[in-house]
Amino acid sequence: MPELPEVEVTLRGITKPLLHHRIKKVTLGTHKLRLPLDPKLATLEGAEIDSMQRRAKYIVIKTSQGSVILHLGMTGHLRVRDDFEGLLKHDHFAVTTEEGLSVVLNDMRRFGLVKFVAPGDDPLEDKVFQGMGPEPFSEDFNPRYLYQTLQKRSLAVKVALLDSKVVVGIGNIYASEVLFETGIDPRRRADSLTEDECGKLCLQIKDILQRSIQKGGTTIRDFSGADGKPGYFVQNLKVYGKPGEPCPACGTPIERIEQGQRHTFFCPVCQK
DNA sequence: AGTGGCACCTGTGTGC
DNA sequence: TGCACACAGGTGCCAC
Repeated sequence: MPELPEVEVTLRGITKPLLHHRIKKVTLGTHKLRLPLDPKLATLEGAEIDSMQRRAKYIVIKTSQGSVILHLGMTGHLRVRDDFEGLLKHDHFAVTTEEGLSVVLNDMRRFGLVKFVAPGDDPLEDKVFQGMGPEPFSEDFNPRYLYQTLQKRSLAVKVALLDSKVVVGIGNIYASEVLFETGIDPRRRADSLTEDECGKLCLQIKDILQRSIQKGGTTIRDFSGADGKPGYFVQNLKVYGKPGEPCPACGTPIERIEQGQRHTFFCPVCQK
């Protein structure tokens, strides 16, 4: 479910009920996610939430008594509830404010992450963020940067786009989509792209992620924002998940191949 | 250092 | 209806 737009939409959905509110109760599940749940998360009870932001696909929540780093993994979602009475199946973590609203993390496959960062430590300096590339919407992610970075990489450009050292926030769906939009064959070596192609790719990445956020995120199966409403960007996908269907530009059947143990979708005629 | 392969999980859909 | 199997949006670690 969650690529960067989904995380951004989720963050916006949980900001109003949480930001500048005080945590009354923290509820922890018993299952291990990517890491075991840290019992110290319970020490956030009584804390006031000072700031909330996204870095890559992580949500970072700073409070007066420490910070939380959240990741949704493959199947995680955060929901706002006004009737929370305890964790249900696949729920792992919940915070309830003094106003009685709860934000609940549900993650079926448990690839997500909830990490406690001690008061005084900057969560953005956490190990999970070490070595990460630029945010796609930042000035640092520009045509020149992308060209210079890809020049040093010999793997397939589609696989390179998934590498968070190159740029954060591009998942398997958008990697296929941006390469289709820019007419670049996903099998080409990253270092074969011209400066001009990198420029188009850079702009297309910013554009497609922005448009997806505006649409409320991509729905593959059942993504929904914190309000439970589904995203609608799936209707705008052109090649992802459409093997054999006609290319929207030329009608040639969309091909599906495997790259780096992930599926890639592309038009063999339009993308060169 | 860069790359490819695999592991972490559960639910769903498909074909027999 | 039941069963086996393939497959899924992400990320980190491992050996080469």
